[in-house]
Amino acid sequence: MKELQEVDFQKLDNQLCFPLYAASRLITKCYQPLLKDFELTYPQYLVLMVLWEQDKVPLNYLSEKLYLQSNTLTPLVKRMEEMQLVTRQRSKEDERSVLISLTEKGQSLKCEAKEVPTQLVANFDKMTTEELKLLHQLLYKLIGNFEE
Amino acid sequence: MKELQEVDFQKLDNQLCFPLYAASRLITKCYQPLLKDFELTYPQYLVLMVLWEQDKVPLNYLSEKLYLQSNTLTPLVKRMEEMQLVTRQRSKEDERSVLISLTEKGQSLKCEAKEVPTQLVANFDKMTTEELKLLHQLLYKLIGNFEE
DNA sequence: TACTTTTATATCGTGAACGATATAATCGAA
DNA sequence: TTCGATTATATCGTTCACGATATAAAAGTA
Repeated sequence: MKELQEVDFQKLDNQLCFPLYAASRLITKCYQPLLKDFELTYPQYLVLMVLWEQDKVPLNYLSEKLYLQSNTLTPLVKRMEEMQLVTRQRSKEDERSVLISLTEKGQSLKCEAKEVPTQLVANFDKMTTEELKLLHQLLYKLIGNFEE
Repeated sequence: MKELQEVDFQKLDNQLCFPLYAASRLITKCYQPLLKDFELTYPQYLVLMVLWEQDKVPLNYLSEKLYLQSNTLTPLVKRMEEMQLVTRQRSKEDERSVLISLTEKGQSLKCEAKEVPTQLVANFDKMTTEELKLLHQLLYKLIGNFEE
């Protein structure tokens, strides 16, 4: 078995980052037909998932959860506001913060889109439950590596 | 231990796709300071890696290797042409194909950027070699799932 | 050969991502 | 209290990504 030090890292197949990048896009693409029924993009769906767990949060709460900055989230959330999924209001305690809240339409999507994750998992039928769990753990460990 | 069927998939932390998405972006961000020395973006670097292994290939070869379509690759490669990294020429055997070749500048980057991957791996210092190998394998298995 | 189909790129429009920077509110220290 | 530093968003510009569609060449077929 080759040691890590001997591997030619300039080969695409040996990169760790490339399969991450590819897998991420492939799975996002799998979400698309499922989310299309609700006129949602994947990042918009992520914002909803955060809000379904904790409603009425400042933008920087979304930022921390999703690892996205205001330059991405501000326009994204504004589009969701136009779609009547969320509302944005300045916090009275701290005028710098903008509180994002679910509208009724945004809340009702939680039930309506309930089957999306299970429908998605069907795509991983060639991987065992153990493998999926392990992958999940390793990815979170990797992410934790960057939160010093 | 919870069975997969019992997990609440509508919670962000239980999603497999989200850590993939997050990890991919986090690592791409790690590449950026390293690639900045060469004025490269990460997708441009990926194109170079493919060409370093096999030069003068049609666009659809890049497409297959990187899982990117012509609507992404055409403008991306054109920018690389403007940067004098590659040349584009219609194939004489098949006028539909565009052959992408490295310029001298593009070739010389292979040596100049040699240390980029090893510099990047330094960011994974909290993960063992075994874990990284395992992650690599699982990701390729996942990707393989989508190549029916 | 004439036609349909397939294949390889390209174009267009939209929505992320993100570096750099701006703006305004709050905090903190002298 | 005053003013510099920090914090929370927002704006701008560039580069992906990708669905939908267009175009032209090549391949297949009657």
